[in-house]
Amino acid sequence: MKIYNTLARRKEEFATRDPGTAGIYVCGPTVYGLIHVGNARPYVFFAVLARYLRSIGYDVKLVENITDIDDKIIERANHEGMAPGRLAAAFSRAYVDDTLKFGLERPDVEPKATEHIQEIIDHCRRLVDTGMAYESGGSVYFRVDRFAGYGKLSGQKTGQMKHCELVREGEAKESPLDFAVWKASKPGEPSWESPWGPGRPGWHIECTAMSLKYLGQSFDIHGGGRDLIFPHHENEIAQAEAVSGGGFARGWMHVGMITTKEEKMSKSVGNIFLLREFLKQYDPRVLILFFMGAHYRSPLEFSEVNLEEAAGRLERFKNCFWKVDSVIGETAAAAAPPEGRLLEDSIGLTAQQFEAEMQDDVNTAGALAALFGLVRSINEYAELASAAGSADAGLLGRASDLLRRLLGILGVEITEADYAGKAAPQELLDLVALREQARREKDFAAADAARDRIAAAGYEIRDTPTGPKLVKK
RNA sequence: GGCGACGUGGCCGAGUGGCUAGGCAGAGGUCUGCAAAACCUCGUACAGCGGUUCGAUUCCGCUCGUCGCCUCCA
Repeated sequence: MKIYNTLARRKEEFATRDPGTAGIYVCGPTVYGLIHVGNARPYVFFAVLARYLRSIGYDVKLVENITDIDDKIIERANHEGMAPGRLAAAFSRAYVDDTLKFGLERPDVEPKATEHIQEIIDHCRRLVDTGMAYESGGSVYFRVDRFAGYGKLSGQKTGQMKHCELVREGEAKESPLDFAVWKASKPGEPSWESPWGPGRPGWHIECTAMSLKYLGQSFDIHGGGRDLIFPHHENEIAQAEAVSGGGFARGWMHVGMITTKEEKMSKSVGNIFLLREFLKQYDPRVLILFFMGAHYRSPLEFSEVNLEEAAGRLERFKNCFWKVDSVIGETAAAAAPPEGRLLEDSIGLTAQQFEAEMQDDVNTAGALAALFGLVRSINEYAELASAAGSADAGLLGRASDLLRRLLGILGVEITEADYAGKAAPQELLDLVALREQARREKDFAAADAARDRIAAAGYEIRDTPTGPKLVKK
């Protein structure tokens, strides 16, 4: 399998540290607010990657942190007049709620920064002990110029950075580029005792400490949004490798930005769409299919038409499953089913193409195309079966099972509840009967009125050779 | 100023040194009382200018344009 490694700036053959197992660390949220749809893209993507790797036999450990202590949390808490700890706890819960409602499973480990203060302090101490960091005014700063590899991820050269505003009030740093790994806390701020006095974790050191704790040195993939490359991930590399002498994450994967009006969706721009707001208006799978339609590294425009298109994809899949059930239900086993060679071939080709696309830097857009190929083949066969009055249920079952399984890897689950009208309330079934009666009497106005009432109740009528069927919309 | 990415048919969006992406929308047809769903047919697009090549959308250079990052953004 090939995966694009930001560090190497090219696709590389994916080889894990320990054969058969993959350790993945994804930068999770800093819980100072509700997450928006842009934040959700990496979580969705890495869940897909984890599922795919599992499907080909890897034992995957996916770690996604929750950063529950940070300047912005304190800032927001002060603004709201509540304790930072309470605010962080509330937004942590909101994050978990939102992502669960969205259909994301929990990662294997979901560590919180405040529960790893000891590991963080130990890490800072090692940095100080080796001279890679120094204490100043109760804070601990990383000496950027002592770390030769600084800039290797982002390609930034320290001499050419804009660093006019890098020194904040109250900071006493040896160099403007140095960054805090431990911050002295002001009175009233959350703090933990440390060798340098009361303070709290600094520059995303929790990611460094926790990834090493749960995945060990030289773990396989560290990921997150593109915007984290610099300085976040660059600094993580510095913090980690300054202690170990090398070997932090082997591969770095970065997910492209979600944009609106071609501008990055971000809180500071103010063009965000909260995940929970999205879920009030759309099926979660619409967002997943929207994400899956583009390569994970590409920017993706969040717009009404693009979402409608994603919704159309979901419909096409649902209709296909409906068709399979419907055709199996309506045909008799007695007659000879149509030749199934093409569908048989399509099953093999789809599985093959899906694999090839996923193996090529997780090309979900290509994988989706493969699935639509299978949809077409299934529909074609269903047409023939319907005309012949007989279907090879085993063949259709195998085809739809494959479709279901591969969609599942992408994070889209479609069940009978999505389309089946069998469980429709009796009054709707009565309306269907009423419409049939009206149609027989050529009273089409009455028939259409019945159909409209059924539509208003969230069902659609589809007339088939064996009579009308209700489909849940 | 520095680093990086990108410009594909009406729209979205893969991909490739010569061979079908796919979806949505649209046109025509089949089916239907009309629809819906589905099927069939239909679009020769790769920002511009040079170069390499038998041949470039694909490789190289330049130009134009867009976007991200450059200290606390996913």
